[in-house]
Amino acid sequence: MERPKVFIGVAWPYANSAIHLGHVAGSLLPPDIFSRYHRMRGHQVLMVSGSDQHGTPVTVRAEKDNQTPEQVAERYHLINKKAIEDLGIEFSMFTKTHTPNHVSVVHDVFLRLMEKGHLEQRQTLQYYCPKCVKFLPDRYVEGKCSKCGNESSRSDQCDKCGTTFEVGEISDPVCITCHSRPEMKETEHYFFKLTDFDEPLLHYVQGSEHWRSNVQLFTQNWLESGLKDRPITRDMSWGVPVPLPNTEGKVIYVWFEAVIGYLSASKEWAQSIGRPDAWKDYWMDPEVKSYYFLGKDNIPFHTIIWPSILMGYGGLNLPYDVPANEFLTFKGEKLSKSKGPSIDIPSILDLFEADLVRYYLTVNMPEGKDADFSWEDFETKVNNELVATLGNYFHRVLSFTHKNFHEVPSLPEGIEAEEGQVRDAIAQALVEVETYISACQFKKGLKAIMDLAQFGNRFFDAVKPWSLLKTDRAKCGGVLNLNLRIVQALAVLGHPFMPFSSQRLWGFLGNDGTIGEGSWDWVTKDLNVGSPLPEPKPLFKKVEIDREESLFAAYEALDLRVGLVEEVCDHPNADKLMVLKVDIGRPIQLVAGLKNYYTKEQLTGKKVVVITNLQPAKLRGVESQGMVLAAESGDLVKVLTPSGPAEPGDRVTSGLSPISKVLTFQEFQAFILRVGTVLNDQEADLGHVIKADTSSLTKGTQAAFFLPKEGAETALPLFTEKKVSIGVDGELDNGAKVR
RNA sequence: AGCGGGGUAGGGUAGCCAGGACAUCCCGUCGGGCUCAUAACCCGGAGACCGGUCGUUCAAAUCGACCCCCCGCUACCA
Repeated sequence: MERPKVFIGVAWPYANSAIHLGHVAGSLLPPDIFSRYHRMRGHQVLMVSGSDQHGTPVTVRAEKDNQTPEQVAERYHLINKKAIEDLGIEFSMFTKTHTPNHVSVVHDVFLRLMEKGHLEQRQTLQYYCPKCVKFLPDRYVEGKCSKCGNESSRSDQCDKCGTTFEVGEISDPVCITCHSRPEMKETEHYFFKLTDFDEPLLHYVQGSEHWRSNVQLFTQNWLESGLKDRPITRDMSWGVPVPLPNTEGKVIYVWFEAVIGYLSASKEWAQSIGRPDAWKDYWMDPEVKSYYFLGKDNIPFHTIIWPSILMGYGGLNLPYDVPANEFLTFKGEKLSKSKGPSIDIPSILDLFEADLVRYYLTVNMPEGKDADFSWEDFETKVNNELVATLGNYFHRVLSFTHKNFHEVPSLPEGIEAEEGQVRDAIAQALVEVETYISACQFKKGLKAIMDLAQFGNRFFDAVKPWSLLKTDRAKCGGVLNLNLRIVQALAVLGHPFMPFSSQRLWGFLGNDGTIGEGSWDWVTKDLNVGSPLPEPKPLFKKVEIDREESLFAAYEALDLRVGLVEEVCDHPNADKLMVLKVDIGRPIQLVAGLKNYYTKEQLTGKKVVVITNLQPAKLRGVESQGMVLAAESGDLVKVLTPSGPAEPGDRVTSGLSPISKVLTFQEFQAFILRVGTVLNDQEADLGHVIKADTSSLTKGTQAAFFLPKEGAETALPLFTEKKVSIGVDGELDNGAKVR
């Protein structure tokens, strides 16, 4: 009988940054556990992925790094490929999208869909900005809504009244980048007629009741809200060119092209093993089940778009299951630099063995809901569970046997009862691990292994080999033999999860060979009775996480300065925003949402506190190079202001030594700043009383404070390098948030 | 604000779709045991009105309605 085959597709990591723990826990580790298990069962597995190298984020990164998109894409491809290998994640093929093979496969798919009428060339009018020399996406054009008169309506839909517009329908269109009037220019794009697949998709999804409920639900919602034909080409240069004449300057949209990578990688794999048609075994044999592992953000691409493409192409297997994971979050760890190692894989693997990372990420896998990562949790789980329960069990069995027998002892008569117990425990673990891994429930699978280790510890205690050693050496050997069986079972069962240590353990048992294809039966393999045991070393060592424990160290990332507001005008395109020219030692432009709280006159000439190392952002078209700190309490919003003499450009260091770093708005939002009244030299009232060094502040006044975390009992007042504290422009409730 | 996900002992989690008897497991904590082992292991205790309210039911953490809070994406958040 032929060995069953499984196809495994893994979401393609994007080639604009190094992969981090989230990718591993979400989409890389689960398929590796799954595929190792299947291979051990003797099944044939084709597991592919690669770097997604095209698309705007890569070009953005390239501009930033002053490199070509190709260089950036290649650099991160290599970094990520290495990180994946170092983690022990075994692909049949890990390739990339910027290859001739991929381009030709995409072209083949494109042309076939064209031929079958699923692609349509449509002339579309699009806004084109002669000044910026480019076509403008809808969101880059604004104008006047002809229905409600809204002066700053988006060009595709008015936010005020909801009217939707076709290109050209809006009055007085403006390019939000340069404010010149865009032209309407004709351009040709190809549309994928998703609507052709409405019916078949519905059947497909309804027939997929084995999907995880989040995947089912999400997909169903998508379908119910109606499919729209989507353009699959865009005016851009970095990407897969359109395989038709007169299409210079157009490439195929990444969302359409990247998923085709599963097919092109499979073909590349077939080439690489010298059987160019081998991919067909996995794609055309309807008996083969295809699994796609990915994060929840990727669901529609794999349950709607990719199946549609495959249906349109015809003759290829659709995804059988899409066990999407939720996200691994890093709450409280956004400031990870100061509290622990960073979270990208290359730097983590410099510090910790891959199996420790694999263990923790499996135990903490975001299968049903988002899971939170923290170094503290990593430390306790690894030390108390992996090292203490599992590692220590291995070591007490192996070292005791090695010390007293030097070889695998035999099983004498008279301990049938114990043998039965052990056999049952192993059998139970085996069934559970098989069931759970097959169902992609990896946390539970690992739990079953830990349960067996716990049984082992209990069993070891119960049979007391250390006391048998003195009274009945043969029986002592016998119970050790039984314990070694448990250890051996754990080595095999644990292999999909922790392949490296599992293999070492195999050697400590006096076994030859490598655990891998077809070795699942070794769970209950006979021991090599009489074979010498090497001296065992502890399999896992405890970890210690370096924490620099300055409570406020995180705030070193903030570059705050005193700024003098020199000029204020209304934002041309928004009714809550104002544009400020501020002197912070140098002139900068800020956009602030203060219009409902301050008049231009009130702000002009005021000294404020500005975050200067925020990533600049365009707010409704006007660039903001920072942000004015303001406190809000209910309907009141007041800016922060120095309560003593301060010059524009003075740093607000609060006694810390700032590091230079550009912060995203999101990172900034993680900081907790509050307003409170100074009570005495060491206490202030921030809604609740906290301790702080307030000796240089005036009693009874309000000042701004950093909090290390929500509800903390210690806080740090903000003050400039000249020790001038930062207060509020007016009065607010204590505890008012600063933003 | 819209869409999606979630709120279970001090922390983290399972159970929820297919409603039932003392609500799972890990860490921490308290008490005990063991001494082979990486101060590891084993046993026992304490600790949860399963976010809130109302409803369906003989029976609800589990089903329904409304509300509150958290997180992600989207947005005139700066």
